Amino acid sequence: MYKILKKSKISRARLGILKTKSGEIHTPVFMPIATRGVIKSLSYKDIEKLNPDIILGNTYHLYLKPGLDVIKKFGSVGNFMNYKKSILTDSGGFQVFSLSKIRKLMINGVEFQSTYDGSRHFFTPESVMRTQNVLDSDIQMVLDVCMDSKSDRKKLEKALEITSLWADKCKKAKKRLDPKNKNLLFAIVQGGLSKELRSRSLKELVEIGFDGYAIGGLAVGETNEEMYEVLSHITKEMPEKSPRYLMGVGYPENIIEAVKNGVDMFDCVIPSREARHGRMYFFKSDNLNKDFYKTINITNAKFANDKSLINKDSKIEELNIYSKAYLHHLFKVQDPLALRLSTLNNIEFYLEMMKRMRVLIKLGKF
RNA sequence: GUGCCCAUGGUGUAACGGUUAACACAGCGGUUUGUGGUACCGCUAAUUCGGGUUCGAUUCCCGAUGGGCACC
Repeated sequence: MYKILKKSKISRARLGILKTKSGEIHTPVFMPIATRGVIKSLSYKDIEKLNPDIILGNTYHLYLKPGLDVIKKFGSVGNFMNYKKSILTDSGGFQVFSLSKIRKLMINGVEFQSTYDGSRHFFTPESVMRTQNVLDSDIQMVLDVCMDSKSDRKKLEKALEITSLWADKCKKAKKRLDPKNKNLLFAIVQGGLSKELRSRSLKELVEIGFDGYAIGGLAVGETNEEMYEVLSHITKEMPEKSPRYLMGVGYPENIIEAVKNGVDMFDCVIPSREARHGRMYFFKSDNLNKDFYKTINITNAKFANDKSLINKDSKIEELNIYSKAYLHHLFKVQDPLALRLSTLNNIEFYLEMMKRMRVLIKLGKF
């Protein structure tokens, strides 16, 4: 299901194709985030224009809203949002960690309060797999315990132990729910900034055996150097033939560094969230060399009279027709169109960046 | 016309006879890594004018100007 087409000779980058029931995913890939079943502000027509191979949904959010009863009526979250290609769903482990002030971690699951209404819920490895089975996502994630990377050793070890235990339970649950293995299951390596714990986590997960391996618990407050250190270490130990997914990362330079370390898949809120706050990404040159991109804050006063196009090189019609001054105005009057245009721009940038990486790997130049 | 009330950043409101006049919104800039459209952090910016009382007035008094209400 994962085929490596080419391995770089000048870095550890790989070019590959991951097949799911819904299509082919060309790696290295960036997966735009549609946490709640929508890439915020974009319709399926917008998504078709951007044409990502795969997008991300989230078990925690979709389970709470709209809830599984609604999704069941549609057969899958893909049907619900009218998106035909691949969807990866995160398990909700990270959300329980990041969103809930009150949570109780137990050996068999985690109790937390909903970020929407404070109601109490209990996630277990089995329940999370049942939920993802209802969502019918092409790639599903195990329930993990995400710790602050600066937690003490004892906490990290405990988190790691539970993560491995739950990964095993998730695999067994998925086997019952999806006996034909229609959808893929990825495990999540934890261990904070400790190379030893990362290695231990990976080893335990590989022994269980998964369709892919994700690196979790990074880019949660540590420096780039600390993150790269862990990344460079753990990617060397990850199974060669399985896809590798660095969760939640990152800025363009983070992704480039990770691809050079052999990571194949990425997701991040940066392009879409920052778009909504007016920061927009643009290429400065047609390669991926140092300083290949720049950002602007379209809400800055200097754009109020800027008649230049939002992005003359964009394939999205609105972006090569509307001016920066107009988009600036849309932000100032808080029109939803502002969010849509800037989101389109940034996701197009990220997808184009990944495409350039794939081309360069193919040419032996990355 | 007479009486009463009001006047503080761009806007709407606080405060007090005594350090640097507070807050919200707007404005300007920044932050954002398994989502923050609603969030977070900075910055700019005001006591209507002229007199008086007082060691000291945005505050108390008088007048001017502007606005509001009531009555004739």
